[in-house]
Amino acid sequence: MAAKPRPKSDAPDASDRVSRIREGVTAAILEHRLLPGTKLGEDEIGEIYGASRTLVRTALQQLAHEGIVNIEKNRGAFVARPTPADAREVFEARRLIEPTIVDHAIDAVSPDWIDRLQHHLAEERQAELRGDARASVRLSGEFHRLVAEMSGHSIYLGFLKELIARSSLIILLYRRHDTPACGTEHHSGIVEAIRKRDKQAARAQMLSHLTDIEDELFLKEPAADELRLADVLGA
Amino acid sequence: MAAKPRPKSDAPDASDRVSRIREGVTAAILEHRLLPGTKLGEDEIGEIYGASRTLVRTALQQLAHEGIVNIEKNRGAFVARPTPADAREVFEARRLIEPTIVDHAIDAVSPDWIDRLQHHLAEERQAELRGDARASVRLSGEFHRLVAEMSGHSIYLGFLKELIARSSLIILLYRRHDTPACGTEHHSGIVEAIRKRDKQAARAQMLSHLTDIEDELFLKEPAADELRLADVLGA
DNA sequence: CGGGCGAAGATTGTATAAACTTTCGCCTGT
DNA sequence: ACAGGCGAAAGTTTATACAATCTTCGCCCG
Repeated sequence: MAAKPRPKSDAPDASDRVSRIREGVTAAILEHRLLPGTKLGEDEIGEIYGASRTLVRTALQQLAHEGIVNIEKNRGAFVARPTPADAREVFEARRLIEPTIVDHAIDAVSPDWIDRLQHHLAEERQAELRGDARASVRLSGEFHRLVAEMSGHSIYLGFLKELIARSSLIILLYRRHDTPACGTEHHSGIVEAIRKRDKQAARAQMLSHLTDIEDELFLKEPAADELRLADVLGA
Repeated sequence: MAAKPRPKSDAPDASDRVSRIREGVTAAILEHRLLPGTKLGEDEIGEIYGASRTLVRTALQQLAHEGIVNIEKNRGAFVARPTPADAREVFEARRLIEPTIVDHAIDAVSPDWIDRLQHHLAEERQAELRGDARASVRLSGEFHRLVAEMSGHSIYLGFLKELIARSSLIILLYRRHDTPACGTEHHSGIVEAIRKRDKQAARAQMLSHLTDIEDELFLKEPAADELRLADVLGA
C-alpha cells in the first residue's frame, strides 16, 4: 500500500525547492520570528535558500494566497497584519468548522491516531516545561492541524491550515497577557474525549477552547505596539 | 496593442493581466467549456491572451491553489477531475458554511442589496428562458457568491469561491439528468427569506437547496465517461 | 533654513533563454 | 513480426537579463 505511482500534486513534497522556501518562511512566521509588517525581499530570501527569484516569488505567492503574506504591487511582500475585523472572522470560522472536524476525527479514530495525539501532547508539555515559547506556539497550531488530518477531510484541512496560520499572527498581535498561546490542558481534554469517542464532549471542549483563546485577545482598533501610528496615518 | 494607460488605479485585480488570464480560464471551466482532464498548455494559453508564459504560469498556480486545476510536475496543468469523495467533502462543507453565510447576509441586508439579488434572479431566469446552459451554470454559482459577498465575511467568501468552482466541476461530472444545474426558483425563495429577514427560513431553504443539488448527483466510484479506465489501472 | 524637485540606486514585474524531463516515433535485434 | 531501446521533439522548470516602478538622497530655490 505504500506504493505511490503518482504522488498527488498537493502532497507535502519536502524535496521540492519551492516547498522548502514556503515552509521555512511559514515556520518563521508561525514561530513569531518574523513580525507582521516585515518586508520579505525576494533577493534576500533567495540568498538564504540559494534559490533564484523565480522560486522565491512562487513561494511568496502561495503564502499570499494563504493569507499570511501581503503582496503590494511594485512594493514587495510583507508579513500580513490582520485587522481586528479579520481576527473576529477567523475565529468565527474556526468555531464553525473545528467542532465538525473533531466529529469526523472521532469517526476515524484508531489506536495509531491516539498514539500520535498523545505523542504530540507530550511534545507540547515538554516545550512548555522548558519555556520554549516558539516551539509552544508552533505546536499549539499543529495540534489543531493534526486533528484535521485525522478527520480525513482534505477540504476542511486546507481551510483550517489557513485559519491556523492567520490565528498565529492574530495571537501575536492582540493577546492581552503573555499567557501561553494555547492551553495544553485543553488539548489534553480534547484528546481524552476523542479517545472515548464522546462527540458531544469533544465538540463542546473544542468550542470552549476556541472561545477561551479569543477571549484572551484584545480586539480594539489600535493594533498592538507602536504600529498603530502607521495605521492612523496610512488609513 | 498598447499597454493600458492606467498607472495609478489600485483596482482589486481586474486590470491585472494575470487576473484576466485567471478569470478567463475560470470562466471557461465554470461554463463547462473546458472539460476535466483537458491539458492547459502554457504556450497555448499565452498565445490566446498575448502574454508570456511567466504570467500564464502564475495564473495556473493560483487556479491550482483554488482546486480547479491540477499541476503535475514536469507534465503540465490539467483541469481538475474531482473524485466522488471530493464531491462529498465539497458539499458537506457547503452545507456547513452556507447557512451561516445567509445568516450574516440577513444581518447586512439593505434595499440596495435586495435590488442586486433581484436583478441577479432576473438574469438567471432570462438565461434559462433562452436555453443558455452555459450562462445558467455560471449564474447559478454566482448567486451563491453574491450572498457571500453580502455577508461581508471575507474569509467565508474566499472559502466559498473555492467550493463553488469545485462544485461546478462536480456537477458536470456526476449529475444524473440534464436538469438545470441549480433551480432558479430555489434561489428566488432564498431571496424572499432574506428580504423578510427570516433567518430560520433562509437557513432551511439554503440547506435543502444544497441537499437537492447533491441528491441529483450519482456519486459512484466509476467517474463519468470513459475515464474510469485510467482510475482502475492507476489505482 | 525649510521644502520641493530630480536623478541615482534599489527592487519588483516581465520576457526570454538555457536546462532538464517526458513523450513518442523509429530503428534494430531476436 | 514484435519487443526493447535509442533519439529527437515538445513542454515544463529554472535561471538570467531587461524594463518599469518606487524609494532615497542630494541639490537648488524660495
